[in-house]
Amino acid sequence: MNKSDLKLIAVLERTGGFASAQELHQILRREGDGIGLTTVYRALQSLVDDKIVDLLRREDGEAIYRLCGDTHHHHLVCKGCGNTVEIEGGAIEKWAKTMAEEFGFREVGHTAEIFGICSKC
Amino acid sequence: MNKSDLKLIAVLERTGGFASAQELHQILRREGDGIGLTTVYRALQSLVDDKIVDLLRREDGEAIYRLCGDTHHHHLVCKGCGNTVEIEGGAIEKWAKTMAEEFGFREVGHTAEIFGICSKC
DNA sequence: TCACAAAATGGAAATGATTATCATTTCCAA
DNA sequence: TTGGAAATGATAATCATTTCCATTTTGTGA
Repeated sequence: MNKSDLKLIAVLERTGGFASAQELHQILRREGDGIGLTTVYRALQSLVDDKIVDLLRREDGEAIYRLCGDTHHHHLVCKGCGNTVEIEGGAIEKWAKTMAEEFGFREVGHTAEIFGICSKC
Repeated sequence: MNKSDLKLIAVLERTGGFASAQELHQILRREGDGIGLTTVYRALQSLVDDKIVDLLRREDGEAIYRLCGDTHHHHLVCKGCGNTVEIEGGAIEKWAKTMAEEFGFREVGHTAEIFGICSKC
């Protein structure tokens, strides 16, 4: 956890939602921070490894990042406005575990996201 | 629906699972078809528009395509050898539907994949 | 069969995100 | 203060995807 990591966390806290590496870099630059794009990518990578931020993908494949809470959760993402709701995923955990056992897999992780159009859009 | 579209559908039928545009192009080339990469991308795009194939994303953001078949299923992927098992996802369908309803989302789709190490690796 | 316009094609260049390289700077403990 | 490890950032490289544009194929009416 170094200075850059903390800067990124601060911006993510401030902005609240998801942001791409490029956007985060621009925000910091705009605020007068001379941080380099490389460092932004590196910091985000290490934050993802440490499970401090979530990484998911926009529809065009661009990576977007967001602070994650302490609990493991999934996302319900609006394709219209990008608004996101964190949801409970107990059923998924159980499903992933069951399936993995059935086929003899170990060190299992999973991804699960729901996409749709929210009531406002 | 033109000749290229049909070629792509044929390959996707044959291979069964997911494949990226680059992979599909290579497969066709290997089989002696001189199809261009541009045409592969174009055909896939139009098949997605016509809802004949699904587009989703690998973990690194690369687009992968599959025929939207009769049954919707999920994958258990080995991080070691890439071997993939198609699995039943009834629990997930229910979960996605329930969550979407709860938060007033419509036109809902979802992704769910399990990653792990298979017994051989 | 022929001519011709529209559609399809594919190579090459452009684009845009992400990663690798590497020289320089900052940090920190001894 | 100093030596070395970690952090930094500019630049170049990589890789999927798109755009451009010239050429080829196809379908259709004469």
